[in-house]
Amino acid sequence: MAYRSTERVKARLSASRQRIIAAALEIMAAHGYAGCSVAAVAERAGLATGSVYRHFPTKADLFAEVFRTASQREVDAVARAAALETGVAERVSAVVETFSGRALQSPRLAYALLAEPVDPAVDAERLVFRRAYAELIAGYVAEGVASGELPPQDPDLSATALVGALAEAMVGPLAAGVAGRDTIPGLIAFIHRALGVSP
Amino acid sequence: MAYRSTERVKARLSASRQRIIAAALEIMAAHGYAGCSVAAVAERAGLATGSVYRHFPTKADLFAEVFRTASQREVDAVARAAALETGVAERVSAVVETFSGRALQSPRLAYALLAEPVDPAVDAERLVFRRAYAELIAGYVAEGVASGELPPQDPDLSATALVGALAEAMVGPLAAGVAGRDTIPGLIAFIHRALGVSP
DNA sequence: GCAAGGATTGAACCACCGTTCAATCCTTGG
DNA sequence: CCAAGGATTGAACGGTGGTTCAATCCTTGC
Repeated sequence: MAYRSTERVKARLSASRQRIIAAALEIMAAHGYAGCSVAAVAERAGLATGSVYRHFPTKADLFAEVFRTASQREVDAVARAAALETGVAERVSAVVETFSGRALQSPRLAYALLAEPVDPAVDAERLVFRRAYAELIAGYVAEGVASGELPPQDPDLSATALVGALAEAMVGPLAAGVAGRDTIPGLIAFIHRALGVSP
Repeated sequence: MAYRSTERVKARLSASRQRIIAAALEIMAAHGYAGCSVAAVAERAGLATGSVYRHFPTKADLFAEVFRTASQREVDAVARAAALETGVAERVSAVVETFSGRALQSPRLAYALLAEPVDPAVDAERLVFRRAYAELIAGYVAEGVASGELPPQDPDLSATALVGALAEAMVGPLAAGVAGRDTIPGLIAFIHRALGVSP
């Protein structure tokens, strides 16, 4: 046994894996999921098509991880922005602004993550994405209900509906590439009313 | 020229076309879009695969029409239910109840119409579907704003967000096959608050 | 430098499914 | 009953793109 995987090799493998994910993300941001053939991802990552399969058993597995990574990044950014605020109203405003601001910054990626047709296996990951948002928001809503800032309500249902409203309202602007001047403020007002933020 | 298409033939052709659409709908309701190969649709409609192409140039065209038909039926049902009511609050309640009631009645079909991964060309038809709901609802909202029943707001934005909230809140229950006892009332309360229905 | 064995390559493979088309069947007017 | 020509059939085609694998390259420990 003259060959035993060493640290250096492990590091290189790990780097390859990361490069694959990064390449997939870049292609998604440029050409959407539709442009993400395994061959294209491999080429951009600087390795052969077959090598991708050393790291991921199937394309769906690869993109499940890509979606997970990208989603986590988005949710984290939103959570970070919301954490800077105090009070439900302000936090929710931060959520909407951060979410829509980032989406409009990379509309192709946002579309891919939110709505583009993908493999069912990858689609499942999308549910996780939306669920993560919903859970984040449900926490704020629950706090608001507890503090009396909001009227009694099911925080999870409200959060889920809120995520749906947010996503749906962004689909049009994402397709157009820009949002109207009043879209974001209008959406915030809608959502504040929906949660029962007192005026 | 001994052969000239006669009424009887035209009727038979038209009947075939209808059978194809009906077969596609039935398969969608049973196995989702994923189960809808052209061969399967043809078999259920009682004709050969190739004959489908006498009626529709491509599969995408066929399913665009299938989606259009099914969507129209749904929107009509919702509009009919809403028309029986007076006042925005009641109409919106009817919308939510009818929409979710029908969706839960045929969850597989509802999932296909709302969220299942499909060809981009068919996906476009889905946008039309959601747009139709939004426009219906925007009309009620505009009336409500005009009559003073609702506070000032962009009816189209509110309606779009409302449709998103409704669809998102239904995805979970659709996957589960049933909605919790409080889901529909909770959703109606959320939406009433969002529109600014006075309590 | 060498043998062992994992990593890498990329062209070939293959499954799936939408689509086509030559053969056949049916309908029509005479 | 016949000929013309559209309708129907369903097996075969073909394009796409995910997946595989025999050949080759590298890395490791001695």
